[in-house]
Amino acid sequence: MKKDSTSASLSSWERLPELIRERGLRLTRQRLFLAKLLFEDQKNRHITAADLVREADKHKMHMSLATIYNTLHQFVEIGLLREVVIDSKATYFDTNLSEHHHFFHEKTRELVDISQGEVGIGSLPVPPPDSKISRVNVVVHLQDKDS
Amino acid sequence: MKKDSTSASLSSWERLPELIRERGLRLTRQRLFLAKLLFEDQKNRHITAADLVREADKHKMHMSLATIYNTLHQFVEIGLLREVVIDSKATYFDTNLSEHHHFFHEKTRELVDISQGEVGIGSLPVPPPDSKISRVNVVVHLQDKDS
DNA sequence: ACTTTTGTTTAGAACAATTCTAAAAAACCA
DNA sequence: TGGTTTTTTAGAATTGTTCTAAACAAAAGT
Repeated sequence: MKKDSTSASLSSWERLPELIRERGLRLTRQRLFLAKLLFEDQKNRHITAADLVREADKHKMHMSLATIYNTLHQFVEIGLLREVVIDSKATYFDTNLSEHHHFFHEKTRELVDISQGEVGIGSLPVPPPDSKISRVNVVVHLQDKDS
Repeated sequence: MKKDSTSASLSSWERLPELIRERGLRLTRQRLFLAKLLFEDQKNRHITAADLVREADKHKMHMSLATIYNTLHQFVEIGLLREVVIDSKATYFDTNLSEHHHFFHEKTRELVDISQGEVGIGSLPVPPPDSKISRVNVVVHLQDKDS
């Protein structure tokens, strides 16, 4: 029995159309197609905008970068994706919605989930007055053992 | 008695010249000047390349962006600075060398040290085979309480 | 169905942070 | 000082992302 214990991505991908509509967005060919690419296989994906353009092209469904960015950001807003910023060269979009952190392979520039519980923020710091914590970003950078 | 308990930045800034030389770098006007700006007041600073150009200009010592970037990266390499990446819009250079994490005020885009011990990575995750952890980046994003 | 309205997509331009280039200047060394 | 090597520099190039305004498509009205 193969189960994915760390996944928390969109359990009911069939009702994505409603979800999109509920948030006041139109159900367009592009948004549906992207949603399919991102969520269909239920696996946790860490993907960049450029990756997606390539992947869409491969499926003979070209989309402009602008659309990809717009859609990704909208998906983040309606809670379908999480944005993970690594450095000035790459923003990744993560289909895993559960609270978790990441390994970043500096060599391959690959992003990998750290399984739940493997890293624990011991305790959150007290935010300064008038501020509240909006998110906590933990990225563990990895390099080859021999370097 | 005002003491800065969290600071771990270069205790002996007088011997910076040696330090630079030891690493095979020439002791240039620019490198010395930047070091002065960064370390003279012994406070923890979080500064961007653009900030530094402005600050240098203010002191009537114009330096090209290229030089600023080169120098900052060299200082990181020889262990005088730490690089803190927040998002695709900004890389900060931090004079605080002790292990610590950061608050990031999303509104003001200001970076603030989280005092030691306030946030503890409970346990570091086990890196995949053939990889080793090169650094751990923890950024706590803050927004205004009423938003 | 047809038309209107409004939201969406698009190519390409614009932008901002960073890096590159190659020529001039400064540091080092004999 | 003269010669060698490193550094600095202005500006061009690059890269990821956002903007623009025109064409297009979805929803709503008739």
